[in-house]
Amino acid sequence: MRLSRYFLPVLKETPAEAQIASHRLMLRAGMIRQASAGIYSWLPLGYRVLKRIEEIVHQEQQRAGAIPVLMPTIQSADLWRESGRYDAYGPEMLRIRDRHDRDMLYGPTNEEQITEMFRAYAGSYRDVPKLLYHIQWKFRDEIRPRFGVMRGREFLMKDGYSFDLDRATATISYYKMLVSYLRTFERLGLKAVPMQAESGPIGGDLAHEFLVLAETGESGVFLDRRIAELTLGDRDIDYDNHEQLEGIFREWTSGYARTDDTHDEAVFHSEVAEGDRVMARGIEVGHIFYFGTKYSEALGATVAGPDGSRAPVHGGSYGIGVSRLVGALIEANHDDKGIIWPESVTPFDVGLVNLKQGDAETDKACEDVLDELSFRGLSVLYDDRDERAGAKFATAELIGLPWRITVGPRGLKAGTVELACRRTGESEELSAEAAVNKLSEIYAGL
RNA sequence: CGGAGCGUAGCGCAGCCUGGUAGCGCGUCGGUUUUGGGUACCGAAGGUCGCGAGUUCGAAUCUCGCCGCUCCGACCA
Repeated sequence: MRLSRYFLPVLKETPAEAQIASHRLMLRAGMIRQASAGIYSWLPLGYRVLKRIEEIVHQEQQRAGAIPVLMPTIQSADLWRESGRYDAYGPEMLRIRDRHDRDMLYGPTNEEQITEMFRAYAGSYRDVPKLLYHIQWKFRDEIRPRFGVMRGREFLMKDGYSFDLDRATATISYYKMLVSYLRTFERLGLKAVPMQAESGPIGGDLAHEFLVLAETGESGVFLDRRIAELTLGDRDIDYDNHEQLEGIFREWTSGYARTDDTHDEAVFHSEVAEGDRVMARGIEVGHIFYFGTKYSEALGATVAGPDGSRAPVHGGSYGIGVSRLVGALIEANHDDKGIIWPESVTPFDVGLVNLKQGDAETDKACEDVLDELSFRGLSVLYDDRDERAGAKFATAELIGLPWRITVGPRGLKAGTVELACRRTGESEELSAEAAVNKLSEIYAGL
């Protein structure tokens, strides 16, 4: 993509309303534009990141056996009356009325819809287990939206739902999702720790929130340092191997890790050695919980067992804040100059900077690099603007592409271009061919 | 919802107290400069001063109402 033809409205000055780094940087880098309180338009650059995150979430969900669907944003109030949540949900739910005076709502979540869908088609134990999910916009009329996309009223969420015959098999579904979340966040280049959450109506230990550690997080977190150091790495995961799943579950959830909602100072001190105690802040990016038969009973979603008797299915619900992740990623990856995207979600793989736009030789060299990178399947943002070098570098640093190739007449004389890494700030002079090869290898590894 | 503010050009702000019909910086556009880290020069465009009413000869400025937005608290992916 040529920058001169793109739509990248970067701001030199920081908009006054932005309080935290991710919000500031998203506005400055031309990723989002506020439409109204807590509601944002996604500009081209932001949209690309959102889509890449979404794609990774999709891949990891399906790898874990979850099946993608898409349910509408607008729902009928009837189902919610049936589950009893129409009144219970409160003013956070945006209620609307259609031309026939029917009560509708903009979905804050989809338990009712998915359960209705399941009950309509599923009849026997042979129809379970099932894991269905979608990635869809939600609306929750937050009292006070803030921090840009971190707490918007409209937000993009992956919400998945499991249907199982009993608690034992529902637990397996829960493990699958927990592992898939660990994989997802790891691929995103994020350190997200599952923390014991309020257990809700069922009790037990099957409720976890995933928190990204960041100073600007809204939750206080208390954890054993060793959990934050765990990693799946390139472990071979078999989602049909229940023992392996349970092992990973135990590995990540046995140690102390709680938010200030569930924190117990005495337990923290008795379970965690002083040197391992971490007290920090975190951003909630995921939430998984088992809720038993809460919705299946209310909505009559039952399946017949092998003996022919019908029983309500056991459900769980699994959320990932996709749009919030964009903010969380920036909170975790930025410096005073701008964003630093991990390779896995960067809006463009490589930035290409032409230091002497209009100089035939330099332009040609840039075009060649652009063609070659594109041929290798890499996305490139080519800064072909008629701008001073400083302005180009500043833009590149602000929008934070992980790699940058700089081409200028001085280097060309020596037959080299500059390849710079945004994260380390290091750069090297090498031939255009070598630079392209190197980038190609880096991205092939993802 | 309780508390505190703000709304003037795309962005950041001044002007308001003490009414006289709008200004600064950045950005944008045109031209010069041909640039190796936002840094040069010349010129230009761009504003219903959030909306409505009132007071006044006259309102960005004073009064009232409304709307929008932000910040601090209780809730959430």
